[in-house]
Parts: sequence; C-alpha cells; structure tokens
Amino acid sequence: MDPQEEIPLALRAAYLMLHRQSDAAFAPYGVTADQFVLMARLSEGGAMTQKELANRMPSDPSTVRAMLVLLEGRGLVRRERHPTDGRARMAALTKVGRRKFGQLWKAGDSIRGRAVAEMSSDDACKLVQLLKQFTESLDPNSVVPETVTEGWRQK
Amino acid sequence: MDPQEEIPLALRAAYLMLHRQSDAAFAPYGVTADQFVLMARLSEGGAMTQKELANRMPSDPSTVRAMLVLLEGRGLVRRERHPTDGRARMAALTKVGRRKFGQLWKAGDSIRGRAVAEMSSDDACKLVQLLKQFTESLDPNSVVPETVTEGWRQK
DNA sequence: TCAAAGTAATGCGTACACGCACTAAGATAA
DNA sequence: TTATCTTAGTGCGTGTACGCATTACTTTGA
Repeated sequence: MDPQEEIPLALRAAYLMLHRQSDAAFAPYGVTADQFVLMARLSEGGAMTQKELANRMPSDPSTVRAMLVLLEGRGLVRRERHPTDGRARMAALTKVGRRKFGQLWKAGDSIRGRAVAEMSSDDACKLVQLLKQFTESLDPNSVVPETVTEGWRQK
Repeated sequence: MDPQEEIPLALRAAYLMLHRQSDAAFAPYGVTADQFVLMARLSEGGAMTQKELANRMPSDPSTVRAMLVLLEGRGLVRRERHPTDGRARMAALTKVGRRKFGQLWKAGDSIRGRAVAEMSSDDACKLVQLLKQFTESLDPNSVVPETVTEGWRQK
C-alpha cells in the first residue's frame, strides 16, 4: 500500500492507542494523560507563563487555561500574576503537584517500557527522528532554509 | 535524550500537528479531520455496522455514533437497520457523501504531499512500520505468539 | 425451550482540542 | 504623550475521545 496514504492512519492509530493506555494507567491517580503531559512540562521547566506552557505541550492556550483551572482547583498547580508583565500569569506545580507527578512518572514506566520492549534502540531513535521530521514538514511556521531568498525570518 | 521518553512526546506533537493542518484543509468544505477519516473508512469498505466502523477508525463506538448522527443530519451518511441482526445498524455514505469525499480527498493531497516531500520512500515505509509496531506493542488485545504456551487465543 | 451469557447501540458525563471574538496590558512610533 | 500595534489571557461554541450504565436483541447451553 502507498505509505503516503498510510502514514496519517498509522499515526492516528498509534497516538490514540498511547492516549487510551496512558489514561488507563493514570486513572487510579485521578489524572488524565494530557494532564500528565502538562505536569511533565511544568516539572521540567519550573514556573512559566501559560503561553510558554502552551508552546511546550504543544496545545492551544485556551485548552491549557482550562486544564490549569481544573488542576488548580485540585491543588496540583498554582497560578500567580507575572511580576513585571501585567498580562501574563505564571503557572507552576505545587508541592502536592510535584509529589503526585513523581507517582505518575512511575506509573507511566510500564507503558514506556512496553512501547519500546520489542524495538531496538536504533529503531526508537529513528522513530523519534522521523516523527520530528514529519511534524516539521507540516508546520507552516517552520522555515525551510533553502527557500529563504529574502532577509525575513520567523521571529 | 532518552528516546524511550521522547517517543510519546514526538508522537503527540506529530499527531496534533497533522490534526490541526487537516482540520484547516477541510474546513472550507465544512468537514473535520475526523469526519474525513470516518468517510474514508466508509468509502473503502462500503456499508458496515457501526461496530465495524469503530474498529476500523479506530474509535470508540459511542464517538462513532455521535459523528454518524451529525453527518446523517447533513445528508452525508445514511443509517439503516441491519437486515438480519436487529441490534445492529448499517452505516454508508450517501451519494452526496461520496461526492463530498471526492473533493476532500483532493483537498487533502497537499497535506499528504507536504508530509512526505522531504522524506525518502524508504523512510516513509519505515515510519509506517515502526508506528504499527508501536501500536501493536501497546495493544493489550494483541497476542505475542512466542508467549502463547497454552491453547488460548484472543477470539 | 428457556434462562444465561454475550453483543450492538444508545445516553450521559467529563475532559481535550480547537477557533474566534474580546479585554487588558505592554511595546512602538509619530 | 498619544494613537497604533502587538500580545497574554479569557469566555464561548462545536466537535472528538472516552468510560460507564442501560436497553434491546442474538447466541449459547443445560
């Protein structure tokens, strides 16, 4: 079959499978797969603006806000005004949030393990590289160097 | 970086990028990326039960139902009772649906083209193979032949 | 034959993923 | 300084992805 037509389907199937299994793995902790991703970003980056968090997820700012409001209500996340920029809000994990994330990370181990158990290390790297290339080639904000004939750049 | 931790993130980023770009490409036709997937399955498989359609998407039966109800209201899809099984319903594209799908397929060409433009044919195949392997290894319903020591099988 | 087990669809509730319009605040330029 | 532009966040509406409980029908087995 033509791989060009099959990539989107295989990608969709893989992502949804991962999402379902992750949701199931985190459900005992009362957390969803996407909430885990958000907490992972906050955990590795410390306090950051909602905009920055949305860029790193990656997700839509309005989606991120809804998730933060929800997690704030559960005491896992803290939102404070930015010290100098009156528009922005800084989001960060609370102490409880950090502890919860530690548990989640361990709970997620089995999934990450299963996913690459039958895959060579080389193949795993190759998969990451191809996925990044795929994402990049679809990103309208990515600049293809060779085609830049004038002096403009995405900021 | 450890590819084991990076695969889920790269997969998520790639899928969401594909989904956003597809939604944008199909929006002028009043159809979403997921509705396109559903229509593609009906287009290639003809009439089938909702259960069968859900398996092929792959998606949850209740999600598929909601989408079918919506598309039926727009005249793109038809739902009739199964001739012999009183529980089941057969879903199929209407004539209008088939025509719409033809337009969508062409509209999606640019995305499929962009996605593999900078990717060798070998890499595209490799990507599909790795994604399928990933999906399979996470699927609790998949049976790993070597580990089957007793006579049982998933039906 | 008739009760028990299994299956397809439905309805409901929650969470995500967006786009869009809007507000408020910072940045820039005349 | 003031008018303009840009940017961060918010609120709202629609569609998708589930899980779970329920209903209606089919299949199986005693």
